[in-house]
Amino acid sequence: MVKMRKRTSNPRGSGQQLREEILEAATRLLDEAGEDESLSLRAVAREVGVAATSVYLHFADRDALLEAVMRTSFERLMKSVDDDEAQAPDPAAKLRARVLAFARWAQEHWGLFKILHESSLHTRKDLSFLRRVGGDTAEAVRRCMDAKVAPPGDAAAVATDLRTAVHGMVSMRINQPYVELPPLEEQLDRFLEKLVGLRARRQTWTPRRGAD
Amino acid sequence: MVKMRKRTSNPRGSGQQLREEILEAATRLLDEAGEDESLSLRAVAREVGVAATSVYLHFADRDALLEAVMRTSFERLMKSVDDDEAQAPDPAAKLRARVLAFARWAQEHWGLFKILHESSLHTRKDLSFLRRVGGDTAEAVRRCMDAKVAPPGDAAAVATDLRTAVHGMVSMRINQPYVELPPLEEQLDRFLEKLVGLRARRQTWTPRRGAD
DNA sequence: TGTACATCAGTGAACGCGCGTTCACTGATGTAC
DNA sequence: TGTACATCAGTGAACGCGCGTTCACTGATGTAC
Repeated sequence: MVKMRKRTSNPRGSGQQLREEILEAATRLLDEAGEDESLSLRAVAREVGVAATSVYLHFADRDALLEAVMRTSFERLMKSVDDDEAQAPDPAAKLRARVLAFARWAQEHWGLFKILHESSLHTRKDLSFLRRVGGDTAEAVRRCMDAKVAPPGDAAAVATDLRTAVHGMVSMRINQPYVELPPLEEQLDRFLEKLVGLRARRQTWTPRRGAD
Repeated sequence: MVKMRKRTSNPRGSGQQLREEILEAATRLLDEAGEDESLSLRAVAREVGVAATSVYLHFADRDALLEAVMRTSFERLMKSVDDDEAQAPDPAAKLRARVLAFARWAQEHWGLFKILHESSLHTRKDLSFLRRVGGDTAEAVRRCMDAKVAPPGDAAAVATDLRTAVHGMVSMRINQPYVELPPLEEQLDRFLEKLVGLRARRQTWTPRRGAD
């Protein structure tokens, strides 16, 4: 689908607008492709309706654009997770909200999830900003233990197991759709119960979503 | 690293030898790259030391070569898993051996694992042969339940949770090396204990490996 | 034993494609005098 | 108010590259007569 919109130059002083458009287009294309290698600068320019060379007005090269997409996408993911956690009333619900928000974001933005968490980019680029996930989860688990809604233990280790299982939960749903899996929340609650020790609740609290 | 080996034609009747060489070279390159898109027919031919066009003597096109690699790689993975299981003495050890063999194969052949289990190929090609994993794991869990070494329950559901966690375990080790994780066997035993209900054993039985 | 022919295993040149990147450029709008 | 110049936002042609695939071919070895 090649867009042929006629574009006129942005007014003076609004050069940054094109930067945003390029970033959004690149994000969209990457989310649809799910593979960083398939990002073509020319395709991005085509999508925006601009000459390929115009990308260089705002990004040093293809790699810089890729990195910008990853950084902003990760920030959005973290914001979504933090927001949902903030809405939850108690430590157990907060932990659940965190994980659920992560899983849902990943399912909605499967391509970006794959690029953030499954691409080979970490060999080429510094993706250490991704580490934030670990610490936040461990803290959420610790608070459950402090509040006695989870049995005491090594919060970091428990959080690692939970993260691992959740990563699997998301990755399998994205990458192996031919495998039959139980509903996401059902499986998540089982993991929270068995791996963290949260007691199962039939009447689980679920964060509000924008669309509902 | 371009190989410049001089090749002479295979003797009459041994045309299939080149097929094997191409398949092995493609497998090697894919295992090193971890992305199906990066497989270039010309690179394979270069690796083998043959003209690019010679690939067409044995494979209809790039896709056929890719599919052949996936099929044979999956067969090898299954064989490795089955062999380790066969060596294990009892149902609990068999289940553990299956999962461990899978995880080890994936770590050794991380590129092939990614292509088999994380590539977007399933949208383009029929990869239904991959489904075998699910049934086999469920059966191994069921045998544990029958032998009373695991609490009774829905073997298929338990197996699904285990697979999910194991997939995460492997995927995170491959894709997120910057995340600190416990030793593979330690985490696996925790999953077997908490998700399947196998009682933890300090003195766990471990299958012999060729290299040991 | 000789020879014409068929078959096998593989080659080399060429095609059109999309790509990242460089370069000199254009056309509109603001600013100094 | 007029005009020269600077700045901004963006363009179009061109480069060399590796790719998948097609095509007509070559050279060695076997086989029928």
